This record gives sequence, C-alpha cells and structure tokens, in this order.
Amino acid sequence: MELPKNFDHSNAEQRWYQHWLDKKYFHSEPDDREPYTVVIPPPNVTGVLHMGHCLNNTIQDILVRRARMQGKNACWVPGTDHASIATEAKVVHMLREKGIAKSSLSREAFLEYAWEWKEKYGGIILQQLKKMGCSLDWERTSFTMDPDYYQSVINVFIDLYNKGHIYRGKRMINWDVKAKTALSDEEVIRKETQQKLYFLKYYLSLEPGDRSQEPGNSSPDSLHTTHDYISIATVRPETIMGDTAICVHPDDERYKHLHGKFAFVPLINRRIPIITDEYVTMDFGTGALKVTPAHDMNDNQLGQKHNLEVVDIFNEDGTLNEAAQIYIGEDRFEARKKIAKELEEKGYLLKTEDYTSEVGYSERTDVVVEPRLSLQWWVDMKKITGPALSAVMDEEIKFYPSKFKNLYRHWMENIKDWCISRQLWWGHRIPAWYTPDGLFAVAATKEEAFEKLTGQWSIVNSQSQTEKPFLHSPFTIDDIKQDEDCLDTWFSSWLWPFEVFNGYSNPNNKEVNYYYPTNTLVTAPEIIFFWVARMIMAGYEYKGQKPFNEVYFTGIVRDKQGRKMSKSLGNSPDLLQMIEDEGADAVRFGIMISSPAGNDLMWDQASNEQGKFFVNKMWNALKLVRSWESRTTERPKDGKTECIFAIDWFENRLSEVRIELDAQFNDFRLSESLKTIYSLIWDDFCSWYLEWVKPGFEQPIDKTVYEKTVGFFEELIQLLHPFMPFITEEIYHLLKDRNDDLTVKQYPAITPADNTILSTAILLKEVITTIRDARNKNQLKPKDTIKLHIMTENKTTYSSIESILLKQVNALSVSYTSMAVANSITVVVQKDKFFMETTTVLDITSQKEQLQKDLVYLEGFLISVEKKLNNERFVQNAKPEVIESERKKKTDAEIKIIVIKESLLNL
RNA sequence: GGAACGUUAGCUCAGUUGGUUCAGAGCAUUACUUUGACAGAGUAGGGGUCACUGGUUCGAGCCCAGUACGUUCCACCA
Repeated sequence: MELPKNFDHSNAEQRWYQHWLDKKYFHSEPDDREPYTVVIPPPNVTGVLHMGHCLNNTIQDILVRRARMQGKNACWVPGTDHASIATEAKVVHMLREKGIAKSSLSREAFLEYAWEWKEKYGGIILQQLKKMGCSLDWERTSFTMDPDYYQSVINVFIDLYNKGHIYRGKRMINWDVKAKTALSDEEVIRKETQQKLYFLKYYLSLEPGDRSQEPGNSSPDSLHTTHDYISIATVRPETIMGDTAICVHPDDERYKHLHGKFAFVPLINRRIPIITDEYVTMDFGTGALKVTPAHDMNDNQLGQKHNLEVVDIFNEDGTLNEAAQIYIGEDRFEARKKIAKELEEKGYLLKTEDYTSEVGYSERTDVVVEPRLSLQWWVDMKKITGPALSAVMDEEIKFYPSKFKNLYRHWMENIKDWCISRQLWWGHRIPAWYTPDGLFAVAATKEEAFEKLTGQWSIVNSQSQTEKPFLHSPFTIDDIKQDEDCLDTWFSSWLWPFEVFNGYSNPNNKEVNYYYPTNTLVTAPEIIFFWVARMIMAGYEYKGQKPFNEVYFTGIVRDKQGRKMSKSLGNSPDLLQMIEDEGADAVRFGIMISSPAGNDLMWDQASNEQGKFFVNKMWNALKLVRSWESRTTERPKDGKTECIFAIDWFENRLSEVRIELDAQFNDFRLSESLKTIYSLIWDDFCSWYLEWVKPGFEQPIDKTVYEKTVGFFEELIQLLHPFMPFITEEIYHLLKDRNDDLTVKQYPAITPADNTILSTAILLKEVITTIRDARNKNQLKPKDTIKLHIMTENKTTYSSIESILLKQVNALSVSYTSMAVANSITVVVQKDKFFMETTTVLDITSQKEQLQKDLVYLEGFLISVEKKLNNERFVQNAKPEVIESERKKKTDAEIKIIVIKESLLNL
C-alpha cells in the first residue's frame, strides 16, 4: 500500500477518537485492578477552551493514558461547574439583548431561561476537549447542579449549620455594585490606580460639650466664631457624608489639644468626635484620618472598637442614598466629582495631590469594589480546617512543586471566615427560611422549616411572655419565605472529588469506595485557596479521608512577552482553529515541550511547529520502514553483523530510557519526558538506528531485522502515545495489519540495560562524528571515499561495529594497524587513533590546529588533576571513590596526550 | 511593609547528595550537502567569567551571607 506524502491529521483525529469511543476504552467500571482516578477541574459551563485548559487537560490526559497503558483501571471524570456569577451574567446579557430585564422576571422564569441557556451552550467546552483527544469517561459527566449534586450541596449546608459551623452575620464585605453581589477576597483584583488625594478642612466645634452649635445652619461661619479646622486627606470625598469620627494618633503632638473635641463634616455639617488610635500613621497625609465605618474595612474595625455610629450612604448599585443627604441617587464616582467641585467652591478644599494606590476591582465585572456592610452567610473556617493543614505539611497529600506548601500553610494558618452567600438566582439556593418578623430556620424543605420556626416561635414567646405577649406575630406556612440568595460556586465544587461518585448523596457506594481518594489533581496555582484547600477540608469532613494523593500545579500560560494569556489582551489564540490547522498532536506537543514542571511557561505558537515537524519526521520514518516490507529476505546465518549490534544496542537503549522516563513521571517532569522521547525517536531511532540497519539502495533487508525494527517503532510510539495519541495510533495501524489498538496496549515490564553495549554505542557515535568532522574540515565531499585504519588495543570492541563504521563514514575498507599511516588524516577518539587514507590532496594545517587545540586542553586538564592529587588535604579529605576517579582521569589524560603528540609528529 | 521563588548560550529552560571529560538540551544561528524516508531534511560547527560581592571548603553553577534586578503571593496608609 502506498502511503500518502503527509499525515492527514484532521481525518485521523476524527476517526480514531470515534473508534476509541466505540470501543469504550475510556469508560471505567470498578474491578479488581488498581484504580487511577482523576477528576477534571470542572470548567465553567460558560467556558470556551483556552490555552490554560489546553495545558491542564493535556497533562491530565497524559497521566491518565499512561496509567491506562500501565494496566491500571484509569478513570477520568469530566464535568462542568455551574459558575454562578459568570453564568448569571451571561444569561442577563443574553436577556438584555432580547430586550428583557432581569428585574421584570420572576425567579422561576429567569431560571428557566438560565437552564435553557445551559442546555444550549453548557456543553461546548466538553466537546472541545474531545477535539484535543482527552480520554475522559463521558458516561460519568457531572454537573454541579445535577439533582443529586444539588441536594448534596444543600445538605452539606444544613449539616454545617447544625454543627454550628455556619452563621449569619453582618460583616464588611467586598461588594460588586454591577453584579450586586458579595465577592470573596479572592475575587477582588487589586490594581495600581492613579488617584487624587484631597486635603479637606473639617471645622472644629468650639466646646466639646457645646450643644449650641449643632448642625442646622449651612454656613460654616455661623457655626464657628473662629476659622480653626483640622485637615484630613482622603481619596474618597464622596464618602464624607458617612464620616462619624476623625481619628489621630494619641502621640501626635500636632493634635494633642484636640483630643476629645468635635469637628463638623463639610457640606452636611454633622458633628463628629475626634478620637485617638494607634492605628493612624502620623506621617501619612495630615496624620488625621476621617473614619467612615460603613465604607472602609479598617474604618469599620475602628468604628467597632470605638463604638461609632455607622452611616451607610450607598445603595446596592453604588448610588448615594438618603442617608447621604446630598446628591441622592448619583453614582459614587459622579458624586465624587461634584462633591469635589462643591468643596472647592465653598473653600473646604486645601489642595489635591496625585496619589497612586491599589484599588480593588471585581474579577467578574471589573468595577471598583465597594466595601459594604451586609448580612451574609459565613462558614467559620477555623472549625473545619481540621486535618487539612497537617495533611499537606506531612505530605500525606503531596504538592508538586512543593514550594506551594508554604503558601498553603500561610493561608491555612491565617484563615478567614468564608462568605458563602451570593446575591444571585443561578445556583444552589440557600436553605434558610424566614418569618415575616425575621425569625429564621435552616431546613431542607419548607415544611421542615415551618416546624422548626413554630418551635422557635413558641420558645421566644414563652420567654418574653412576662413583658410582651407576642414578641413575634403568629404566622402560617404560607407566610414563610426562603432566602433569596444562592451559595458561592466554590461551596459546591469543594465536594467534587467524591460527589461525582455520589459519595455524599449515597455514602459508601461501590464506586466511591473504589475510586476515592482520587490519585492526582491537576490544577492552576491560582485556585489553591478557592478550591484545592477547600476540597481537602471537605474530604476530611465528609469522607474522613483526603480527596487526592497528590496535586500537580501547572504554571500559568503566558505569551512570549511574559504577559498572562487573557481575552482582554487578545493574546490568547483560538485553540480550536489551531487544532484544525496544525493538528491536536502538534498543539499538545507545543504546549508540553515548553512547560517546565510547576513554572509559568512562555508559550509561543512557534513551538507547535516543532510538533508538526516531529509528526512529519515519524511519518517519514514510517514510509521508510514500510518501503522495506516487500524486500525482506531470509539471510544465511553468517550474514552481515552490523544489524546485530544495532538491534542489541537499541533494545538496551529502550530499557535505559524506560527507567529514565519512570523517574521523570514520578516527579511530574513531563516536559522532560517528552524531550526524552522526542530525542529517542528523532536522534537514536531515526538518525542512528535506522541509518545503521538501512539496506543499500533497492537492496533487500533481513527479515528478522525488519521485524525487530517494526517492533522498536511500536515501542517508541507506545511511549509517545500519552503525549500525541493520534499520530501514534495511526502509525501503529499502518506499520502492520492488526486488530488491537495502541490506546490500550500494555507497557512491557522494565528490564535493566547492559552498560557495555551502551558505552560501545557511545564510542561508535563519537568515532563517526569525529571522522565526519575531519572529513568536513578537509573538504572531503560526502561521496569521496576513504580507507580507514584503526590503531587500537581493543580490537574486539571494534569488530562488532566496524561494518556500521564503514557505512557511516563512507569508507571503502576498515583495517587495523599498529603503525601510523602516512599521508592520511589522523584523528584521536578516546585512546584510539584513526587514519583516513584518501586520494584527495590534503591540507594538514587544520588537522594540526585541531590536534594542537586538543593537546592544550588536555595538558591544562592534566595539570589541574595533578594539582589536586598532589594536594595533601584533598587526598586526606576526599572520598576514596573520588580520588580513584581522579587517578583514572590522570592516566587517561596522559595516554591521550601521548597519542596526540605521536600524531602531530607524523604529520 | 512581609514572604516565597527566580537570575546559567540570542530565546526557553535542565543541571538530583559540592569533585574541571558538567558547563548541558531544545529552538535560533553558521558552513557544507538540492543523496534514494524526510529541505518540514541531513552532516558538522560556533556561542556562556553560571547576576554581582564576599565567605565556608583541598575543591562552589551547586552550600552560607549580603547586594542588585525580576516574578508572584499576602497585608496595606486614609
């Protein structure tokens, strides 16, 4: 059969992926084999494949495919995350384009749209993973809002609440004014922002207890007989209406006379106390700080400490409310401009300075985050961290690279409570129920909640009966209402490693018992806290066991300028287009070859080229080997020996590499293992082995050699298969007709390599290279033949390789000599001399130069070795084997020097 | 402000317990080959004071201290 000139990747990819699916190779059922379980980090349902996914999933696929070929029961579970905020944003956007406002819809109607949207677009990313060749068990596809999963999330909430680990509390949170939802600290991105620092006058009240000067008159002059003021610096003049104190450092001499006095907030003239706290930095701004407990995290803490009034001046969309008194309804940043102008006009503004500071932005909507007081649901994290810290520190769960252990420890030791409520409809609705009077109960159903609330009601009322007969009015089941909010997305995905096997909804079922704990988690370091840490906690809390044995953190994919790949920068290539153009194998190769373990990778699309070239190289090797098939012959036993050595060598070389690869995989040095295989195929197999066994033009080939060669080729592509599944499966089937498939072919056992053969091959390669180099330098054409004379004490070694040598350096003959051969090119390799007899006129200067260069190096080397050996302290302190090796270096160098000197004399 | 990590060839990176046949690989580059699997190739070569300064040691790319630069994370001064 004639093979096409090139590999047709798109045809092969489709064909083989479908074939693997038809054969159910990726489907796993519990059996008596050792399991190898990986759960995919569930991409957002809204997601489309990007380079990060490409890296992450290629790595997982490599691990899973290798495990499968090692005889393990490999199970890779796919699925998606409902991604509450991101998905809701997309649905809202989609509705807006249709002219429908979310506010005009009931919760039920909105959710109907959302599900519709999810069904339509939600699976795109999973389809894209198929294009990459990912060997996922599609029958196990999970979704964080599947009915069972949903119920598990709710039950976990109830359970944690009942254990006292979840509470409801008013806390300062990061508020996204666009999405109108609370954000966790981790969802806030801090960016350096150019700002203005406004220096404002706060006029002083005359007497600390003077009530005659209450606000009411708008003119400062009417409030103050003098113009004494304290100046403060702020970047947020629009929040002054929320000020309830001014704070100075107790030791600040400038303000000691003001301790306990009062000042007036400009424009609204609220009278506020001047308090002292060491929190204030004396040398920043004016050393006096305006305290706005409702709108600043630190001010809030100060406010609590000093019992200050809290005046919240913002609506949930970031506009000013009535409490602000002025500019009601204006957006916060509009208000800032207007207030700044008014302050200036009325003489409150002393000056402004340019100022750069970090401002928090919402990761989801990119608006400036507003610190806001709000009633939210919280997880008391200290109560559930349990064994999660020690599991990682004691390496019961191993982190690769281990540097992330420190980061993890730091976070765990300083863990803060987790705000889990989100003001969204898309997600798991919080199972809390309220009476019209604000009593609440946590329960799975309304009926249960009603029962609990009735109980609470009677207790409360019986306690308060002495004072008031009904502290809370009576209510019916129809009066109670469920919490409107949903749970944070991560509150569902932290159950992922066991709930994909129904490990919570159906505890101790056969599957979860078999597959859990999972083996390897492959994820991005960015979500070590969001997800990894919380999965570990949930694992111990609900399974009493770690969720995975090891975590491999991939690097961040950056472009060649070192910038993170992102949509907004537009430096993220269209992955699917790339796969279509260059082939999935090339793309997988490209991302893996540039991916050092655990470090960020500078990815350049050019690295796909290397993958494409590699595919082409293997394709051509296939064509070469196949062209021999029809020319095989049985050879007499005393036939040529060159192939015997080549085969011996390659067998041992394969063993050697297998051992190497094992070590690399154990440390997740996947990029290196790909390089190892790449070089094994390109250099060892194509450049050396195939050249050594290649028959002359249109000559026959020994049948045994042919079969061995096909066998080697199979073993090579088997090693490569996890990295580049399509081209390897294709070659496997084109090498010869067969019924089995490479995807499930089991690796042979690892055998030790014979070092003698390996070192003979190294010698052989070195001799070939050196002679070729000498030919080059003496301007011999490739077609010019030579007669090779070898001067060696080790004839036996050379006899096994002399025929290869002859072929590889285009020699007519090889013979052994004990004397220098006149008029020849001389080279020295190790302890042996090679004389190349040629008819071409020789220029001996370059030879001489080379030999002299070698001589100088060797003499220098010898001196340094001798120096060392003559150093008494070295001989005393160094290990015996080190001294022994130094002695050997010395004698070797001495012999070589003699050989080279002789050669120089003969020139 | 605190911390972690990094600095090795033009670029991206390996260098495991200190031992001058360890200064490496892949790209890129140069010369020569339009040879019969492959020019998407072959053969061979050039290229580095291992960031800097000290120290420990018989011996340092590797260990220690400091400096500079870079990246990231955490906390943040209004």
